[in-house]
Amino acid sequence: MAADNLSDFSRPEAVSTSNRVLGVIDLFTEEEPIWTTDRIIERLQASRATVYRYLQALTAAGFLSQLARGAYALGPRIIELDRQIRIADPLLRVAPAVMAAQRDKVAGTQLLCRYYGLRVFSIFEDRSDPRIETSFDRGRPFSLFRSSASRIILANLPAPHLRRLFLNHAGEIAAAGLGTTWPVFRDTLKAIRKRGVAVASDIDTALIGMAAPIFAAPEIITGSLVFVRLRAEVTERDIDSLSGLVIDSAKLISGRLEEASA
Amino acid sequence: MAADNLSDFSRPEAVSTSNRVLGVIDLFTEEEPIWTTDRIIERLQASRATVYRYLQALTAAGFLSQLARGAYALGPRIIELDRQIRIADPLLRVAPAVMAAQRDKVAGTQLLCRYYGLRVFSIFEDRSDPRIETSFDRGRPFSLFRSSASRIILANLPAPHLRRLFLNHAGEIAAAGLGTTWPVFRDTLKAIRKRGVAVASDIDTALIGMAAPIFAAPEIITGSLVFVRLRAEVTERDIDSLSGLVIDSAKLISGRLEEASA
DNA sequence: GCCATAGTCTCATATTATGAGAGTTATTGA
DNA sequence: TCAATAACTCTCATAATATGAGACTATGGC
Repeated sequence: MAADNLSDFSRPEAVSTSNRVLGVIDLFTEEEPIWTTDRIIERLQASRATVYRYLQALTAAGFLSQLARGAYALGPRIIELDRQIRIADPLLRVAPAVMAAQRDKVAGTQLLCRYYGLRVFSIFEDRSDPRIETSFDRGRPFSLFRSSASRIILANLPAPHLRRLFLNHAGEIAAAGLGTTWPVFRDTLKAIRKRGVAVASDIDTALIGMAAPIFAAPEIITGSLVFVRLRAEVTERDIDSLSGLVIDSAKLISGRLEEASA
Repeated sequence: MAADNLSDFSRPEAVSTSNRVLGVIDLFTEEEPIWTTDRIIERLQASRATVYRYLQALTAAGFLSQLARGAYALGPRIIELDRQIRIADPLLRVAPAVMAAQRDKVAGTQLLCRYYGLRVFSIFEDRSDPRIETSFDRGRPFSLFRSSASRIILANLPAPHLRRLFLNHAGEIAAAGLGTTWPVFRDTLKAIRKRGVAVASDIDTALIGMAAPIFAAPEIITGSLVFVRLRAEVTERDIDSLSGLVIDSAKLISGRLEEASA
């Protein structure tokens, strides 16, 4: 369940004990947030002593916390590190103010998304319509090939990068309706890039998202800004005007981001 | 900078490679959120190959993300794991609704805090007074001996646990004004426990916090609810009425928590 | 399309992680 | 308060693997 990185051909594992230790963290999912020592022993097929050593290391580092004897859950270090990411993230310094300023005009939910290797994450949300449950809350990962947020990012990735993606993920790309051949894929994305906005309803069909790209530097895509509305309540004209607004807002954020790093 | 756990006598390191790998994460602080490969090599005093192996393992697991060639920052897996903690945390399922319902009566900031070994973390915040900057945002760790949030938790810890804490942290305890001998420490906390609320201004002197305990099960302290107001704007009478309210709210949260696990 | 820099690979060796089982410490319930 | 019963840790010989040096390869910026 670990996040992929871009060089996604499996290579020989270099530091395998560390990988096993880090892998323990992957056991703790939404469905199974609590693990007992015995179940971990069973799952890892390792000896009791070894598993205790792993748990000791992870608990000492704060990645796990012991709820009771023999029961573990994810630990406080993760919450602390998430805070550090939030504090250090230049995107989170400039975007929320821009998003808050136009809350009334959007009259829906605004999402700020960030691009990470093969994934896109929502990292901030500004809501004004309480009926919209985006399922895009901070930390939820999305495929790079689905959702407006992802597609506008994809559309702005450099061409060699896209070619590699196409080679390694042709199935996913076809399933997402982005084309079954490289020229079609490339041209589909080119059109989205030209338009400057991606519009989609593919994650939640009751909603419609309009996403514009955010750049850390010219040509360097770093994330996207998305406006989300109830699909049944928007007209073609609304889509046009919101698209214009999301493009302008994303440009404003990009500008401030580039200023900040200058 | 790793979180301590309770058995805080340093024991021999069991899985030392893993500890070194996990230790790389500790390099990424608020002050230095970006590290280059070269600086990590220098810092770890390890060979280039080894550091690349560590970085590869951490990046593949998503704990680090590569910003550019040779430049790393904390990665998306942390944001994802924080979300999992939020989703799985029973306290976050029941408390926010209770807190929202009394927002107007509190007319300040409400903090939900959780107890983790030697630390207390704010895990949720409900603001109604924008002037109050609590510095208690989600993920900020606080000593178990400072702040009203921590003290009410401390006051409700089992006695053997407290005795161990006193033995290992006498200095910190004295510095926090909680007593220089075990009987004084014990009785100070007993008084707070009897009162049911801790009142303090020791983190930010312009603010005053009133904290009540939250129990996961009878006698099992798991966190605290804190009301924060501007100190200059509250009378003795306000403190009394807010203290009553925070005690009642925390009891309500505890009740729902115990129901949920029943 | 070149060149500098970043990153990877190989392999012999030193280091360390591992498991079995004995030993120790906590917790629970009477 | 005290057994009884887990839960956890330690020891040590051995198997496994992490490490560094340096040659090699890939990448991306111009």
